[in-house]
Amino acid sequence: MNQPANEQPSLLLVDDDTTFCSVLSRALQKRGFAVSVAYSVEDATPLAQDSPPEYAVIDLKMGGASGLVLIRTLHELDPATRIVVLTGYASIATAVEAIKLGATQYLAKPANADEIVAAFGHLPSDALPLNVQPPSVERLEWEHIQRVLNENQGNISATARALNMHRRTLQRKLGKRPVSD
Amino acid sequence: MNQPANEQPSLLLVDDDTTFCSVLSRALQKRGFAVSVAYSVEDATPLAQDSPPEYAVIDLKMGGASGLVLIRTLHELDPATRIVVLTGYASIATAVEAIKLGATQYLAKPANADEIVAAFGHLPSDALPLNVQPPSVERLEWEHIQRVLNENQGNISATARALNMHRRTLQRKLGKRPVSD
DNA sequence: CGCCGGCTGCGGCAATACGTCGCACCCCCG
DNA sequence: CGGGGGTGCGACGTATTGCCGCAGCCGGCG
Repeated sequence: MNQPANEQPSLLLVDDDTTFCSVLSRALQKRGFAVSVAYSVEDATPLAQDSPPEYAVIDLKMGGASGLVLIRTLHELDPATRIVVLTGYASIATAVEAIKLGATQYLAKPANADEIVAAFGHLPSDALPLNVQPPSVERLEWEHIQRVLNENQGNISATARALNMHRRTLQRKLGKRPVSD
Repeated sequence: MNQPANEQPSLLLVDDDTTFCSVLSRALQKRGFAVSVAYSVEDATPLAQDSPPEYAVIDLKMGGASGLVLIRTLHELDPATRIVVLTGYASIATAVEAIKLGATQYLAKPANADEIVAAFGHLPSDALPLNVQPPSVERLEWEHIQRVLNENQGNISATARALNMHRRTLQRKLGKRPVSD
């Protein structure tokens, strides 16, 4: 809204979750970025080579190649690119790798657009509306459970195993809350 | 390992847990390192300035200054120093910080000497352990807490408020978990 | 067809974690 | 010096888990 349309910084968003992409992409556009989207490393690579973006948001776990190799590519194309890694499968090992490969930040989903922009280090345009309530642990847990449940096609037993929690407990949690914080 | 015996590489070990130090120190010596030990950042700094070590193993959470500042110091003294960070309170946030400050690897305790030595040799590779296991809810919670705690400069009361949880509960969680998943 | 293995919902019970309050101690600031 | 805020920790009643077992339902397979 207060950004000269011709001066928007370019941003490459790569995630295989299309709905997540469209939501985030819109949010980032509203914050003054010229967003291009790719749904896989393979799609993103030519885009990046064509015109290296100034910013990038990359999901790690995607069908096809891992986002890690894309980090390297982007970083080699332009070391000044600010790369935020975003993943639902956060782990210390991949975080370490990502940073060593040149990522600027490593965030665990769910992360909202403000957090991502903040991770870039600064807002390109308007003064940042610092800052919101961090989500409560309950909320976070709920989001996470939903994501994993989804990945397991709604299979509660499998989800419980993956989450290393008891099936009974999962059931109770699921039954109890449509919590909205 | 493939080092001339008369020219053992120097290694600085910093951890405030003295028994842990002595055990690890012995193990590292057996593997061919000339180990010097410090029990705090304050003690380690002059040692490092005196003769910058080729390798370093640093605990993050120590009484006194955080190991993070020591990473910076060591890295500035000699960017070639290979620094492994070792902590019982591992979190993604601190891992990211550590790597950005120049650490070579970041390991969660418990880690044995072999893992540590292996970490020295670890190159920034894109040979990735694509990880297919969602973090447990506990892990997630831990990460989240660490992040918010960090945002509040370690202020436990403020963090508890932000997380909408009781200070007492937060204390207990912080005290109890070296969760390693 | 019966049988087996896996998923689901649920009751119950003991173990554990949590919320809450209180107290002591620190440090900083007016 | 008093007050406000932070920290650590014990205690105790209550809520939440972990973990059993049971019954029902589905889908594959000999």
